[in-house]
Amino acid sequence: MLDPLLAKLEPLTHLSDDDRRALQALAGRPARRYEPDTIIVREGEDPQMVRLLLSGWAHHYKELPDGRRQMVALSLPGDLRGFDTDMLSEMDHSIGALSAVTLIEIRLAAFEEMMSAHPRVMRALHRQALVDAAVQREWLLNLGRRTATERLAHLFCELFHRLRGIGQTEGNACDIPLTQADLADVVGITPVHVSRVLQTLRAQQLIALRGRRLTLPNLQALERAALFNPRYLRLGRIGARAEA
Amino acid sequence: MLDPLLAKLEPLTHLSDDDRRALQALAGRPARRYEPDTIIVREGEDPQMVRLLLSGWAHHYKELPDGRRQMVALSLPGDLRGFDTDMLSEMDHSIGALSAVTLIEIRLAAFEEMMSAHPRVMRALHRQALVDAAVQREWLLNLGRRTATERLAHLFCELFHRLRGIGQTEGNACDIPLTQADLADVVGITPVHVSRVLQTLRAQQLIALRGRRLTLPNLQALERAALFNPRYLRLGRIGARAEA
DNA sequence: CGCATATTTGAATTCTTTCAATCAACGTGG
DNA sequence: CCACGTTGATTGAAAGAATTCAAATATGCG
Repeated sequence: MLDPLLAKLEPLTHLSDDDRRALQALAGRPARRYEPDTIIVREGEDPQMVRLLLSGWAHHYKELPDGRRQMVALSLPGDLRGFDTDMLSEMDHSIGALSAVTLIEIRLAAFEEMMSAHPRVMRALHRQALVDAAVQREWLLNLGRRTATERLAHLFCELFHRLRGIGQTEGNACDIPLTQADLADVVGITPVHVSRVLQTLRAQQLIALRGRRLTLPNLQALERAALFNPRYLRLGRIGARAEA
Repeated sequence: MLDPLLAKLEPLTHLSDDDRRALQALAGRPARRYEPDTIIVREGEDPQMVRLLLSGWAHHYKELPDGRRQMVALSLPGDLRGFDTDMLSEMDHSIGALSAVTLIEIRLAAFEEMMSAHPRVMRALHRQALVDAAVQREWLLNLGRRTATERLAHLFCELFHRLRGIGQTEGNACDIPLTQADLADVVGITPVHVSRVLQTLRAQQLIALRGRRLTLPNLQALERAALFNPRYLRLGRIGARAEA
């Protein structure tokens, strides 16, 4: 059930069997379910919890008083959120379930105790948090300087790579539980414009998207169109210098 | 010399004299100088260092192969960067000096040692890192969903609050070493458009900006125009619940 | 099959960029 | 002390990108 998490962490650090068992113990806790389009944590609330996403997708978003909404992160299975949070923070954004979600909630204190017994796991998680931060910076570049077409292309590249990293792709295809309105909220454009852009991407044979299934017949070409460079995701084998 | 850092941390945690002394020791190290428009760390390099900005402004930016550039963060005096980095990461963005910069570089290992001897300081810094992350999310909202005018207004609000938090404002004015081209790279628009937007802001009496001096005759009104809510900066007194 | 949700389309408008030129400010050297 | 050169800021006109509003299609689910 926590395969995705293991799949993500393995390339970042070598884990011992004991480390693995610690993660198992984590995943063994009772999971919580959220239905699609349901709120998990609301802005202003006190999170108090570390959340490990077991299945489904969650979106982290901020809203303006007039209803404009912007996603600031997407959580995929295996993503761990809030472990770098601290007690007295109130959420500055909301988290919602995009699809049916199951996740495990752990009190921050308990989590930290657990981690201090497993420094290797802690390091791996920490490193993963750095990747999350890098993703945010890439999104800033995406929103600030890429065209609408590039933004969507870039998003698809990122999601495909991330999904592949947790074994959730089949060949050059994957499932993406996002409506066009959701996509619009990720890349900062209008749903109508998303529709138009998708059509040009389809016309260029860069994507096939119907229902919630995304196929990338030519990933290389898509990456070129998106000015996408996967380095920031650090999905490769453990950092070169780490082995030296 | 590290007044700004103390000013930032004090509201986040109570520091003992001993903690303060540890920070002094930090600031006592030989500082490094960078001239304006000079590169501090380049994308792809191995940072290896924690950097504490003593004076001047630095910008963190990413670039696309065709030259488009987007700032992903601004470092002000008192900002500490890279302490949540880890050894084997290579920078996914560059850092440059906007004005004359002095900063202290500390090897990550030495820094961590230092911090583990001063948990209170560590907590405060950690909390500051959370604020930095919150700022990034707010920037995502800014780029994704605010208009050009709102973006610039919002940026001015944020900078003013941050500067006030480190004692670098005089009344309703402050110094901002950013050209219009720099502003453009922060808010993801064109320099030409920055010029136009600034004029409308001036016409509305929301800002006065000449040379590098910014005056906000009516902060409230500016905040309204920017849909700005300072909560994410956590500049208030220590979190309410913390005292309970 | 039929409703509710999601996507597509068109036309007009608004916002932002582009390109090119002008203007202003500032520091330097003569 | 002023001319000059450089950088930064402004302006205008035209093109381009994205939004808005409204209506028409699709699609999926019960």
